[in-house]
Amino acid sequence: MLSDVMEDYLKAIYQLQRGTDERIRTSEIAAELDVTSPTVTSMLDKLEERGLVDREKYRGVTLTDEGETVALEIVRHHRLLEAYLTEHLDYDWSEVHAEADRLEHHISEDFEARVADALGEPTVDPHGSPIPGADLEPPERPAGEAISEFEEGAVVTVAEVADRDPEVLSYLADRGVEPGVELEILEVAPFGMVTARSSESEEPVSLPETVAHHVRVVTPAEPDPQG
Amino acid sequence: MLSDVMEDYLKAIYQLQRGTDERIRTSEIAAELDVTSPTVTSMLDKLEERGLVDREKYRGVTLTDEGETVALEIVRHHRLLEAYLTEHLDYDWSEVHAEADRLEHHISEDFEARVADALGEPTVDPHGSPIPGADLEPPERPAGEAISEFEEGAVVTVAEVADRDPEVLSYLADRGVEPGVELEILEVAPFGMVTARSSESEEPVSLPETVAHHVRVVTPAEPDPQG
DNA sequence: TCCCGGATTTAGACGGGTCTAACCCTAAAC
DNA sequence: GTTTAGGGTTAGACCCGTCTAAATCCGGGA
Repeated sequence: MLSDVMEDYLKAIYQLQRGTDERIRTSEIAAELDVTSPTVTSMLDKLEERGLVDREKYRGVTLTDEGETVALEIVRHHRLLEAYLTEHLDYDWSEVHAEADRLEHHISEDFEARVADALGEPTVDPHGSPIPGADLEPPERPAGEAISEFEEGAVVTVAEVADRDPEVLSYLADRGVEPGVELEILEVAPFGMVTARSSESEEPVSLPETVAHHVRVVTPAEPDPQG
Repeated sequence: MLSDVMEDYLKAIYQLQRGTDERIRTSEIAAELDVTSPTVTSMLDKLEERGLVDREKYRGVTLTDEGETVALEIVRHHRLLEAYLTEHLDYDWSEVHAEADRLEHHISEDFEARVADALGEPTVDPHGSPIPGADLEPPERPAGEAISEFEEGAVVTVAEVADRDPEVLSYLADRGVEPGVELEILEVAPFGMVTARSSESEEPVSLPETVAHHVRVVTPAEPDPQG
């Protein structure tokens, strides 16, 4: 039986690995989970012993297939909960992350199934992130690319807003930056800040690099992968 | 901040205290939580230090007002969750206890409020047990009395079925023993077993003493305290 | 009143998860 | 090829919640 904490580490590694093939370094995990490096090292020892991570000392870790399956289970719980909370308990998308984090380790298989059923087996959560299926196969690479990859004048559709900070999310929602919305890119500053106007809002919105990095968009030509 | 485990102890003491003014003894708590007596002793030390229990060494504990408030918060969570799961996620009343136990420590105040709201601020859970209010004032004494207090021939209405064992609950539900149902008591055996017939079922049902103890009923004259 | 059995507490250990301090490895700069 | 800055690991400590074994207390029976 895995502890909640172990599950958190696996989930963190999974999230950090998202979209890359790089090994994840101790310090990245430490920053993600807000613990010290030695703490991470000792946890990685345990995860390695259980065959959940592949490790090269001093060089970071990757998840084994088994470790990835565990991570996907937790991510599935998390995103189903986010979807349920917005859909049935009137939560705002900016608020669901913290609540889902609290609950994701403590729901039964049965609960998971009932929630998925009540929602009609959704494939994306309120932020546009893919919900792993009940089979726990790794989902496709995330849709689209970061908005910072585009140039001034481009017209794109928001596919995913992967930020977790409620303040950032409220700010974005207020200005019409949500999955499914069309954006016109007005300016890309040299230091990475993107300014755009949403079809839902008069007021343009500026996304500092750290935020822009979490906003993934598709071009009209590109078929909506969740469609 | 209290740990989940501390909350479990406070809840256990609260449940054991239910309806009595007796001090709760170490061994009772140990049995309730399935741990050893020394474990309980050391936890009681901590709870006493924090002012959550009144203790007399070798003589057991009672909750302080503060301890009782914490316990009521957990009980409120538990029973709201039970009600929500049956009402909105299609759980059977025999299944909800375990799931609520898993979740009761991990929901936010906000979640609690939203669930209560979605249910219309219910005052009893699916077992007929009172749900403490948001003010966390101690609820009234439980409704009615144990069915074992009655004699052959009495006609009574089930107010509460406080058992937690899913098998017992399924058995009872199959034979029509649920809150709100009328029962005619057919026989009370000397060793405490009660046999009764439900208005919902042809087949009589026999309740061994341990089960009968958890079935509380009111007489038709007695006004339904939940009405 | 004394003793005894059963319950309670004390003593001491352990695994989990965390920390700080100290040591060590890696890779980049020279 | 050396040096060195900075991240990674080891060492050792702590608290939590748990256990077993041993000591202690309480209350009822003689």
